Amino acid sequence: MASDILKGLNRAQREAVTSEANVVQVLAPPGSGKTKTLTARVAYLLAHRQLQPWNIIVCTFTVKAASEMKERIRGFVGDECAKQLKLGTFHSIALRYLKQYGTHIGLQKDFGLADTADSRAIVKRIVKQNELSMDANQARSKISSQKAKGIDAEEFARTRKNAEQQEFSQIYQEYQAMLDASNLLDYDDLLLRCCVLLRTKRECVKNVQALLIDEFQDTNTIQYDLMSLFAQERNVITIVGDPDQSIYGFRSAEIKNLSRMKEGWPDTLTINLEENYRSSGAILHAAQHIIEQDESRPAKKLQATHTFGLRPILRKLPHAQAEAEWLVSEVKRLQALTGNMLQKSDFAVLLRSAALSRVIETALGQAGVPYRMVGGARFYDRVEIKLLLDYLRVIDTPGNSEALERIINVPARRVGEATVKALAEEARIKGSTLWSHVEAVAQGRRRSRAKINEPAMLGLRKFVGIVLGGRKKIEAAADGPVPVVDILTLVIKKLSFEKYLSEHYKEDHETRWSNVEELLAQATEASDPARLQSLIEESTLPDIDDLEQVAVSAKDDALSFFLANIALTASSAEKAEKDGEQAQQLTISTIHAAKGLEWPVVFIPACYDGSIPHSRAEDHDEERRLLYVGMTRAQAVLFLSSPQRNSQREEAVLSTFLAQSGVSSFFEEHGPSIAMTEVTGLAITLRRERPTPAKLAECKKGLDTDEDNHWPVTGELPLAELAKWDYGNSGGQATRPAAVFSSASITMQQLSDFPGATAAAAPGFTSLKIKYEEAKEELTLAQMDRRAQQAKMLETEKPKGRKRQMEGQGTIASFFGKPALSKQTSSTTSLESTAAVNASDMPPGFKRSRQALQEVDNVRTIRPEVELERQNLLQHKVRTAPLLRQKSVISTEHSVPAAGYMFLSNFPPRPEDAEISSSATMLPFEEEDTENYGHARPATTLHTTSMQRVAPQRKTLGMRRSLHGWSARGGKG
DNA sequence: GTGACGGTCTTTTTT
DNA sequence: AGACCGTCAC
Repeated sequence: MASDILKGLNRAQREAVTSEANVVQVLAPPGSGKTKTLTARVAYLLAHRQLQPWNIIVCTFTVKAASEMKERIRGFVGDECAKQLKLGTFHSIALRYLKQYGTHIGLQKDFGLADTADSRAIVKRIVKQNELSMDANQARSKISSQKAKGIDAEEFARTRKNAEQQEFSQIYQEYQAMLDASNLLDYDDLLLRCCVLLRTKRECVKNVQALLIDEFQDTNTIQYDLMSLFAQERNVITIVGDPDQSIYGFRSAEIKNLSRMKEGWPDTLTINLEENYRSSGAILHAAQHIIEQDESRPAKKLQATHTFGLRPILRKLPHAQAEAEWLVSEVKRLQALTGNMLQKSDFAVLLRSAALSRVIETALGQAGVPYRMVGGARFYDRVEIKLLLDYLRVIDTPGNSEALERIINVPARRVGEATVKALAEEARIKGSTLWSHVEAVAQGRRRSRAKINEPAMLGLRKFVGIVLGGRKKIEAAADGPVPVVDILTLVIKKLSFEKYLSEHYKEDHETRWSNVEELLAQATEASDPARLQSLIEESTLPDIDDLEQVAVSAKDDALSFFLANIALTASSAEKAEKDGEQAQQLTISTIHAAKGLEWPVVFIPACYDGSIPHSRAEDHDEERRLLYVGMTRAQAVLFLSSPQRNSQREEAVLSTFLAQSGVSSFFEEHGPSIAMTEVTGLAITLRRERPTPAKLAECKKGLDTDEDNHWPVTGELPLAELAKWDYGNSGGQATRPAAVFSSASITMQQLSDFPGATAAAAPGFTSLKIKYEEAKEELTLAQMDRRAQQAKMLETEKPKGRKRQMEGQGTIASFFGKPALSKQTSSTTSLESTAAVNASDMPPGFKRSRQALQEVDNVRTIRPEVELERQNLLQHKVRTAPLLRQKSVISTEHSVPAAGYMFLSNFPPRPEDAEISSSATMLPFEEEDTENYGHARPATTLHTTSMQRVAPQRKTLGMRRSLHGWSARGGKG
């Protein structure tokens, strides 16, 4: 058993899992096996400390993380045991305690949850009613952040006294009063009240033997308090986290909690995981470079275990639509050129904000690429679903006036704004809830002082009838569980919902109706007595002696259970995944929602100032971390891109994080050329079967172009579109540029090579041709200017090589955005071309690595991945050289020149290749780690530090063995 | 006065 | 996709 738990763990991970310390902090950078470690620790505690699963609490931040964790633990300890763990998001665990023990702090047992829409509506109304100047949304988020600090309305009122705060204090208090009156808790209340509960009744957690927390860097103050309280009996705590991935500052996350924890528990053991098992070296390097721009950040080690791989791409495109189209074309190109080794589900588009998805969704839709959207517009937020859920919520919690107001006139039943306002006001004066007032008025038991006209009254009665019909179903359920489906079906029927949808949403009513059907399916599932029972058992907390506990019953709580689950749960996408529909879909997600996940290919579009860092963001360091998190989701290929104009057609400037000097040396300007070498490399990194040449050739057929060469790398428009965009509006009367274009004349052959040229030859050719040539002239002149300047600069500092070669191919090639290196060149590159690099132009480290390179080349048989790396290095050497000058790559123990690292450090020789290590640049292996790797592990830890450190005195060139590279190779020989 | 509807502008991130 | 505003019909 123990061996099972520890299998496949490296030394640091193993230490974290088996540590006898009570309080353990595991600092785990991206891809370092964080979840693996945490789940193994749970299994280890169960097996070796004989803890009972129901006495262990595991907290995650997202539902997705919770279900993944559960799945993994199940693998260790089996289904039965995993089920008994108290595992879930902070909010869902807090909810369990409040449901069962909430009466001890004066909560009603049937409280409902106020979602974001509810609380926003409440605050808005308070602001309006009192004619306050404060922005409602601001007030809401301020309430949230106060609650996250554990400050409730009363406490705030006691301590703050200036005018502005007074006003906010009033809002806060009224808001809380409103929630109380409606018998609702908001998200923050779940945590806040749970803290109150555990402070007053600490017996509730008397049984807790161990607490584990995922993504600890995202805890806020109240969650920290909750942690202390959960663990108060035994103080056995394991947390995993990474300060570099703290991206929830807006939700009041406190990175300081890490150090605060060390103060609170001085015996805290800290373990650093330092090896990245996810991303290629090139991606990791680039990501590291970005995160290290944050100077306040303590330097940290992070080692690649993969080969260097393909350099990430930083692509300029003219505008947001072009960016989306380019993205789609790169997806298609990569798929085709890898012989479908990459599937749609291997691609993810990660966005700073969900709203950016629109353009991309359109482009994907037009190209017929199926996709799913995670985060952003969630299933339960769709209007049609929200509407139905609001009906259920009102039936469940009649005090929920916000939900009631949203649905009272939807579908329209002539109960207008004015009527509702009058009714709400009357209810407020009477001190009753909106629902009881409306009910009384509709039933004629009470007369509204405002005149309600006949149609409005009829509508009101109809509405009340529906809600009462639902409630009747609950009462009629006698002993059995409440049939949630029946209630939902009733509502749908009474509303003639299908008809309503088809009338109201002519375009897409079918999709909407299928969403409704999906909801029905979920309700059916939730109504299944056996399933319900097991769910309830799972969420029930263990009995504590002498402590009164409200039993959760299938009868009373089926509906609230269903709704609470939905409020605290995931989107439909997750659902689909759970159902095993691992569909061939590309993923679109916000970066936030992508945390903890990984994909072979990742796109991060819209990398411009205002998007990332976001214009509203106060903390740019957090925005930088966000980019870092996004980048480190990628395993093999990473595309960053930025349009020159944003979706509002305003000028967009490249993100400051990417515009810093030195950054560009980590990126290519366009998508990679993909030949056999690259396919092999990808196959190794992803540990997949390499497609056969026949398959490759076949897949390639459907492709228009096998290079990323439609859009110029400069971010300018392709010529054909230039005519459209720049001249389209002026009625074709373009003025001829003053300068005369003379250098390279374009042959007809070249013209017809150019996409769009055939279209130009159609009717209307003459005028189009003129425009085309004018455009071409202008563009070329501009480009020649720029390139001349660049060339001048390059001449002085850059050795001749790949980049220069490309530019040397002449204006036309670069003009059309042709790739820097044709496949032919790349696959035949040899050391001869290295000779073209002027050695005196190179920094010393680079020279040495070249020497090492030659030595490797002399080895009789070269392993395929070494050959691959060699070619990579040759391709990238020119880019690497300036990098060396700008930034030293320093190791704590040993120093390694970057180029050498990129190449050699990833592929240390096997013992049988001993002749290589006779080179002066090689370092003997340490033996200690042989057991983990099956072979020697290098002594070097590569570690980039900030720029003030000067080029190192190189002691030794450390070697690094690629775990994944080897094992992948082992499989195929 | 009401209610319905269509066009325009603005969009952070999440439990 | 939602909020907001102006316009039109009853």
